Amino acid sequence: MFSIGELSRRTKVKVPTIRYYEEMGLLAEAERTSGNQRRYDHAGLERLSFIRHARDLGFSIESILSLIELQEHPDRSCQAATEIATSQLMDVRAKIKRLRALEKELVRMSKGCDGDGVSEDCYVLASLADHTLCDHEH
Amino acid sequence: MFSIGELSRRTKVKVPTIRYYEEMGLLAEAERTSGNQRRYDHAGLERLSFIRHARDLGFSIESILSLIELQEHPDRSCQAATEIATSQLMDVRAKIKRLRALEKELVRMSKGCDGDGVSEDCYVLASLADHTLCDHEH
DNA sequence: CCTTGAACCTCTAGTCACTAGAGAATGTAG
DNA sequence: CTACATTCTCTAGTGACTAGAGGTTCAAGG
Repeated sequence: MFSIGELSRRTKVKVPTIRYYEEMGLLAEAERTSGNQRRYDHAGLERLSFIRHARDLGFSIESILSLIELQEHPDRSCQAATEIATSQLMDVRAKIKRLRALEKELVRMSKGCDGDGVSEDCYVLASLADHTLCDHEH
Repeated sequence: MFSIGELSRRTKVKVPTIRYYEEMGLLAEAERTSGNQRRYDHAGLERLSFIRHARDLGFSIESILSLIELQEHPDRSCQAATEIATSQLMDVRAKIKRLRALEKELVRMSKGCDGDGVSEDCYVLASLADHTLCDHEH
C-alpha cells in the first residue's frame, strides 16, 4: 500500500491529476487511512498506467471510460475496443494531414522575408492578410 | 456598413466568436448604431479574415495579438513576424512527429484483434495495460 | 513522547478558445 | 404597425487539467 505521491512518482501522473481521474470515475475511489489519506495497491497502479498510456495516445477521458467498461465485461469486448482504437487512429491521421498542409504554408510564409533583398512589406503578414496567396484551401 | 451577422457570413466566423475576439482585443471596438448594434466596414472584414486565417494555421490568440501589433508598427516588423511564424512551424512539426508515433502504435494495436484466429484477450486493451508492448517510448 | 516539516486533504478558481442559453432590445420586410 | 429574425449583454459550460488557500496527517529524528 502506498500514498498518492508514491503513485504519482511511479506513473508520472501528477497528484492533482490522479484526484481528478478519481472524480471523473476513471479510477475507483481509493481506500483511505484513518486520517483520510488515499492508499493504493498494485491494481491501482496498473489501472492508472493504463489510463496514462491511453491519454498519451490521445484517447479522450470519455473513450477511456468506455474502454474500462469493456475491460470489466470481457465478453465481446474486443470488437468494440478495436472500434474505439480505429476511430482514434482515423482522428490522428486527419490531424496529421491537416498539420502537413499547415506546415507547407508556414514554410512558404517564413521563407518569403529573408531572401536576398530587403522586402518592403512583411511576407508573413501579407500571407495572413491575403488568403488567395495560399495554394490550398483550409 | 454591415451587421455582425453579415460579417459572420462573409468570414465564416461565428457571431459569438467575433464578439469574443473584440473582447480579447483582436478586433477594435466596432462602431455602433443608435440602437447599440455593431456595424462593420471593409477594414473590419479584412482584419477578421486575417485573424481567422492565423487561427486556422494554429496561431494562438496571443501570437495573433503580437502579429497585429507588428502590423501597426511596420518598421523592423518583418523579422519579428517571421520569428513568430517560424516558431509556429517548429510547433507544427513537433506535433506531426508525435502524431506519427501514435499512428504507428494505434495501427499495431488495431491489427492485433482481427487476425485469422479468435483472440482470447483483447489486444487493444492489453496494449494499453502493458506499456512494454510498445516499440517506442512516449 | 514530541516536534518538525513534507505530504496530504478539500475546495475554489483559473487556463484556452470558444459555445450555449436566457431574457431583453432592435432592425427590417410586408 | 406588426411579426419575427437578428442583435444585445450576461452568465455558465466545455475538456483536461493546473494553481493556490487554508487546514490536517504522516514519518523521522531527538
